Amino acid sequence: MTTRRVRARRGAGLLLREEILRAAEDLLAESGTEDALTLRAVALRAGVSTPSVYLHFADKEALVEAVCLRVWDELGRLFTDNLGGDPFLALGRCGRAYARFALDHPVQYRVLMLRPSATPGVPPAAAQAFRHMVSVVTACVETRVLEGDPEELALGLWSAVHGCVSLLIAQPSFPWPRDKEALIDRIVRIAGFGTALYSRLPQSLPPSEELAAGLDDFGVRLAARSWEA
Amino acid sequence: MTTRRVRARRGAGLLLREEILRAAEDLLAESGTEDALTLRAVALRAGVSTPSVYLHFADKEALVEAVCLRVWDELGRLFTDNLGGDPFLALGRCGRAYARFALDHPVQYRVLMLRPSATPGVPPAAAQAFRHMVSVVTACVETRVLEGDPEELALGLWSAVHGCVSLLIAQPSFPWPRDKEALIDRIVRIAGFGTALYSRLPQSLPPSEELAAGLDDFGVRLAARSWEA
DNA sequence: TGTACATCAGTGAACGCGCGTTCACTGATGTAC
DNA sequence: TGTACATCAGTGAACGCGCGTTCACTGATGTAC
Repeated sequence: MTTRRVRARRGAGLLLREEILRAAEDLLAESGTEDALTLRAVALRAGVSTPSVYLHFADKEALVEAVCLRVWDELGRLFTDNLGGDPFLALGRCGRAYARFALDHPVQYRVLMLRPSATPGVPPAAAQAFRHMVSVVTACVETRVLEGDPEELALGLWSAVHGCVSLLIAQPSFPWPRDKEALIDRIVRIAGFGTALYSRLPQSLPPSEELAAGLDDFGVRLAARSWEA
Repeated sequence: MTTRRVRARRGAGLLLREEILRAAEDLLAESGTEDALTLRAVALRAGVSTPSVYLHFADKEALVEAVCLRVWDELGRLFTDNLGGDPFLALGRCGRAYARFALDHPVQYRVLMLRPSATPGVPPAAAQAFRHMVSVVTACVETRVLEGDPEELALGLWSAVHGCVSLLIAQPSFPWPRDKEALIDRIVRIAGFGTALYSRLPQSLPPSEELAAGLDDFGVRLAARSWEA
């Protein structure tokens, strides 16, 4: 991996850009921390001298941003792939896809979502993902399964999934259950059902025991009929 | 703040330790980023030479850890203050206290919860907080408002609150609603009610429209009676 | 009460390191005539 | 077809910086006699 790269043909300068990005991605994936992303390490990995990186990126920040943005494009695709059909089910699929995406690219996720934002404003990739989320939530509001301001609802749902994956990424030593896929699935559902239930609750609530009895009753009535998934 | 500190009396060496910790805390709070926590900056702030820090802390990591642990003791107190009474209500109070704590100490929260853990294993402060959380959840299971393994349930609830506050901290540019207190309150409730509802749901679920109608009905029946908070 | 001495809080100067970045250059590739 | 020249991908060496850390030291404070 440290072999000297052969020089690109005239006009084929973009090749190096690609190779630098690939080297940076590999470094992140292997080391598991953004601290490993130094210009020297990236250049060495790409088989090129350190200053060569400046031929394609203004500075280090630009390189880091490019690495992250690129992987976030995948998320956009994941979202659009999961639209369609019953919007409440689509919402669940999007949540699970988001979580899988984060766990597949933990370092990039951390850099974009958990770092103090270097550039002010929402990361464009995250903003676009959020717009997707809002549109699915809007569809849920239209079918009346959710109630309220779609943007606010989406923030809550996003928080739930983000909370789970960011804890999984940053605190791998927590007493996590074996099956992380199942954990995520549960959290996505809890957030979805909780959001749906919450807007229906009256202002003043019964004490725990009566609330529990009411929920029991609700579950039993639902279960009395059979549905297809 | 840069004035030279007067030297401590014999045997009063711990005074400096206190002042160093205070200086470090102030630096974090003012700068908003852990990058500002350099040994030089801390020493300057404490009115002392840089090597003096080594009189009380083995190395930089030990200093950072001490700064964080100290503020996390507060959280332990917050939790115990909020126990008692209806456990489901206590659970909500703990969630809100946790969120407030995180937002009051954003940098320390980030260092302990969002950083790749330097020392392997769960941060002891977080572990203790988690044990508190599990005990409240256990009480909820005993009163039957929640069902399932308390540790797993607690992880989910923790995720929800953590997700909200970590997003608030790391992404202040998101389109957050004005009233963050209200947002947190909503998320805590959604997580709590969602967790309670989830365990009651049958395996196969109705399509969104019928689920919505069922939830409407449930809300109406609850509202038909009046409760005190 | 006075003095020599041990203790200990704290210092000044320096070390080595890895980092991002700069700058003058090289040499293969293509182009004009 | 040959040659002078412009272009451009990429290099080597070095710069300055701030960092954590080390080490030999200083000088006020307390103690023993």
